[in-house]
Amino acid sequence: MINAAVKIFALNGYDRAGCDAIIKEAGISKGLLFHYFGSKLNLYCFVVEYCVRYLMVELSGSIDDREKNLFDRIRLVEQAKLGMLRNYPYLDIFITTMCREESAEAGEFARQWSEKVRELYDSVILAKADPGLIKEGIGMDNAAGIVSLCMDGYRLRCSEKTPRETMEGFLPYLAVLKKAMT
Amino acid sequence: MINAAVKIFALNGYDRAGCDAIIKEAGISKGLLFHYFGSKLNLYCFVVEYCVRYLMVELSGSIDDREKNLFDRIRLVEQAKLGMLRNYPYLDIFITTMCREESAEAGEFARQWSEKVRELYDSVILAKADPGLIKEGIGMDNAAGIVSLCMDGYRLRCSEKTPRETMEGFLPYLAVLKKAMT
Amino acid sequence: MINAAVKIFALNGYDRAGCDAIIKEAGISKGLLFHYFGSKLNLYCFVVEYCVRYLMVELSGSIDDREKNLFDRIRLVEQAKLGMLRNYPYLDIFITTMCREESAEAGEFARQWSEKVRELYDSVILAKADPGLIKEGIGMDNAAGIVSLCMDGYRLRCSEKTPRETMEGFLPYLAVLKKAMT
Amino acid sequence: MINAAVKIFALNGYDRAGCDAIIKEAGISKGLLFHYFGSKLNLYCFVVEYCVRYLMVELSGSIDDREKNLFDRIRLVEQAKLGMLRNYPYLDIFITTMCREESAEAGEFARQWSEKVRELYDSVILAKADPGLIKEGIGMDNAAGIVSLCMDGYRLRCSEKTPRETMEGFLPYLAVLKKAMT
DNA sequence: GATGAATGAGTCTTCATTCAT
DNA sequence: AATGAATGAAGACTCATTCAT
Repeated sequence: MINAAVKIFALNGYDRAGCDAIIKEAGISKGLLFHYFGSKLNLYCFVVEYCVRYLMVELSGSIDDREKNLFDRIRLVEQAKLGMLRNYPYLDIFITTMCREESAEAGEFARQWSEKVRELYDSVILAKADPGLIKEGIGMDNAAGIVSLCMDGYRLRCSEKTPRETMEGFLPYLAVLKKAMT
Repeated sequence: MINAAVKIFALNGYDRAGCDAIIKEAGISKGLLFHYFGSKLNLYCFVVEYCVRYLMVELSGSIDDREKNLFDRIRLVEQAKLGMLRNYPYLDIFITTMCREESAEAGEFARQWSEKVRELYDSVILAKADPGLIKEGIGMDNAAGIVSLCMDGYRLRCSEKTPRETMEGFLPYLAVLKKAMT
Repeated sequence: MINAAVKIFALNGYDRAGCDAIIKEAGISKGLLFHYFGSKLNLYCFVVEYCVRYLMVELSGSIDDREKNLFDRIRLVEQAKLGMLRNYPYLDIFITTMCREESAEAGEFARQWSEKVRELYDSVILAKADPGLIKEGIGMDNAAGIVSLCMDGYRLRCSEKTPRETMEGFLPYLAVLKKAMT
Repeated sequence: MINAAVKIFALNGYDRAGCDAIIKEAGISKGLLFHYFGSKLNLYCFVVEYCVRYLMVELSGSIDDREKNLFDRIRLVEQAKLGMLRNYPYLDIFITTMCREESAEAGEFARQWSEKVRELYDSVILAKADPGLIKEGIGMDNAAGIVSLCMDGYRLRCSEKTPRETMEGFLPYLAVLKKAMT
């Protein structure tokens, strides 16, 4: 049921995702969905929270603290996320879609949790990276910010690719950024 | 009428934009909209073409060819786009929204014209920039690609800001990228 | 303008015939149509009257009174109607369509003039036919009624044929009826 | 719900029949109609199939095979159809209307099933009638064809009469045809 | 006379949500 | 807990008709 919602929301966004599609994917009845969640928005909020918390659990502690270079830490995080695909094939796509959510109804809620995702990345990536490795005059915040912007921008162009393809397509850019800023 | 459509489509995307909102914004009747454009999709396609062509006319020739630095050319283009805001306050937002359009109905058309927008930027920015100014081992294509990704990513976070604010917020990042890659 | 209306009404019936189709066929503007006729219904009524009167003029006096056999007089009338096709290719179809008109708006008017068409046929066919040629126990009214029913029924199945084809397809039935009743 | 659709379609034909009229007649909500049938066309197709199959069941086996005279078999069939009126008052009218259906959307489907209705009549009436009872030089096909045409033509003039009135009004013509051809 | 821009009530259709069973 | 029939507001679109020019 949750997996079905994750998949449908991930592929369509809140507005375009139909409750009918979700129950069909889950193989349950319409009544049951609303029995548990009350409304489409409630379901969405639950799924958002569920996925973000799962991402937190997965990423926290799974990145080797000995890697101090910002760009390499980013790479490790991306690789760690690939590991989640086995259990939740649409979780990463869902989170990406959620961070772009512009629906009038669900947008505000999505934005709050997108912020938590960002904070998560900050704590996992930036907090353990060594600013001294970044070139003078740039600053780690700027460096990290630029990588983050690039990744968001890159994902926009990859809505039809798999997470793995997306990640592998981005690595060259990451390498260039590393070269330019380290 | 066109301005109204540009605004509503810019703020909502194709699917979420209601014909009712457009006619209310334009102060016309429902019948008139369909008298001229036949369908919502037709209207959208017309507006897409109209806006992209306008952008082409405005940008072509307005950028000083003597500026050879990639990053400064990008800044000039962004500043030139601010000039369009007086006549068409939502044109730039519309084009950004269009380039992300994922609607089943209008997505394909939007993608074709997004490609033209990209080609326009290439011809205005890259073609006149001097690759020799870019640091060794990076390459102008990579540099331009990264700036483009950053801008796309940055705009995602600025859906509620004005174009001017968005542009001014991005300038620091552009300066950092310039420092890192020039 | 009238020809255009005759054609469009003939091929579609009142409800399905669009004013747009008529003005397009006539090559005139929408305003002009309503300037002259005030409403679609008015136009239809005018055309009905015009066509029925034309049919009256064409048929009255054109049928050789010396032919006394009911079935042969019917044949002569059908052949005479083919003559109108040169000037008004859709007049006969229009009259057929009109006699079946079931529109809520125009049906009542159409029925009144359909009655006149029926009276016209009676006066042209029955009044000059010799009842003595009809077999005993049948009666000319019944014979004529049956032929008329057959023709109406036959036309129903010929909505896609030309008037000439329709007429020629019906002749065998007419011959059988003649043999059975004469 | 089906009865309501049969009635509205029967009295108006596909194009003129409004979904609103059907739901009002059935006393249900608009949503329910589309929950079950998806579209107006789907509903129409379902009703067509339903009615034609019902007619098949009712007529097959209900006509006494010992009656060999073509015209009397036709009479028996018409009387058998009157029996359906108690359960489905508009079924016969619906089938008649369907056989004349000219709508662009539904016409093709209606035509296919009209053909089945025709085949049904052939199998129930013609197949069991004795050609030897028809006068020489006429042939049973012609005789049956003429009766069929007459009935179609007669129904055209009876759009406002009840099926019973229509049937009773036609019996005199049937008697005349029998006298002329037997 | 002639135009065509403008209207708005009406049509089919979708979809989140409710509720009796 | 589970179902799916039922709802109605909202969406895109049509079309006869009007009116300023």
